[in-house]
Amino acid sequence: MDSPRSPGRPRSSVDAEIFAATLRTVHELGYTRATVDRIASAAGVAKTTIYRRWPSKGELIAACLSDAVGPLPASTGDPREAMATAIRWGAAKIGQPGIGAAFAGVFTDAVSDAALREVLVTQFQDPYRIALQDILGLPEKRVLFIVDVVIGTLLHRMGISGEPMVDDDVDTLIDLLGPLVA
Amino acid sequence: MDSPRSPGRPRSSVDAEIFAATLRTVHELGYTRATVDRIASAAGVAKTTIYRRWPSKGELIAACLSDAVGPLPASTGDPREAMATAIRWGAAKIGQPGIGAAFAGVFTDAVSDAALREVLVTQFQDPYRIALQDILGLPEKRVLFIVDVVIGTLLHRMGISGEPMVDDDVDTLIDLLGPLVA
DNA sequence: CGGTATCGATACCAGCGGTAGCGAAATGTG
DNA sequence: CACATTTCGCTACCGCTGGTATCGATACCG
Repeated sequence: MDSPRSPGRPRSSVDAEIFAATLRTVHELGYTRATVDRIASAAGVAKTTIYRRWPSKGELIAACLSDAVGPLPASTGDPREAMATAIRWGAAKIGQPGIGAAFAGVFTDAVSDAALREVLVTQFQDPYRIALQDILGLPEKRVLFIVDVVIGTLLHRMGISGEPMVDDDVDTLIDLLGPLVA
Repeated sequence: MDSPRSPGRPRSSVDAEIFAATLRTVHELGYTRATVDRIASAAGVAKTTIYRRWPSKGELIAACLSDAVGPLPASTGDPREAMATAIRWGAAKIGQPGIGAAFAGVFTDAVSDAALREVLVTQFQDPYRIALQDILGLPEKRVLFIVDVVIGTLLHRMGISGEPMVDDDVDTLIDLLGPLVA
């Protein structure tokens, strides 16, 4: 199942360093100024190595985010509490250095790039939506709406103010969405 | 008050054509591929003419959006109905061709550009927030939160699906935010 | 050993946002 | 009319960016 065939020199295991350098660079310089050249040199790696592993800057950032955010943690059976936990978890993730900016950047790249948009949907939208559907027991459209509200609100606040949402506003958001799972 | 002094050749009144060409180009090609060169040639104008009127691509798009969206229309005195009207108005505006994509693009440019971010805040955030505060009679922080939820949700849906929100979801959003003005 | 694939390095390309400099065309003023 | 002033379109240019091509060197497998 794992590596049935591998002729030739194996890939050096520097994915973690590349991901770390990506987040660090985006955090320091913002999405646009975090060029692939800079990310590569921050990771101690040649630019060609990055392009051998990911086909574009957008997909590199998406993979980096996927690695950094990880799957939705398991939660209690109570739907309302589960949604509150999920929202708090998402707000904390987006607030981590570099993640919010990277997300906003790759998101807006995706508006003009159908291929990247599909990567985003299959790599983020679908897994979290399915996990939430499982936990909350709601139809797909309703869960998609909740995702739009939560992620959209968090990203908008992050982009405008440069700071993640305060706990107080996250609580307000949770209270607001409560009726949708009742 | 108007043009007290004007030596030299006056500016040709092509702002409207430039704005129209900008929206059209963004709608057809997306924010990134809507280059200033293309916008200029679509408007029948030299690129230098555009840069003589706006200092950057981001500020051109912001001015174009400001012109296209316009001020929040007056509304009834009932806060709840006023908010519903405002949300529906915003959803309709963001759904118009080019506007949603332009907004998402300039928004994410602003994440990496403090100057553009300030233009965005003073040109959009402040006026609509103040108008809403006036109508809804709520404190600034609460109105800012509402703006984050509404604009964030609309832009996220627009960016992911490429289509504006359906009326059904807009109604759900309105119902959701109802408690905040009660 | 040979075959294969990755490595860093370098050079390169097209396209982008933005600027400089040109002569020509409009204006108001004397 | 001449003149100063400003904008016009045009062309050329700059630095940077995402992305590609090519190279010899290196690491693995059989």
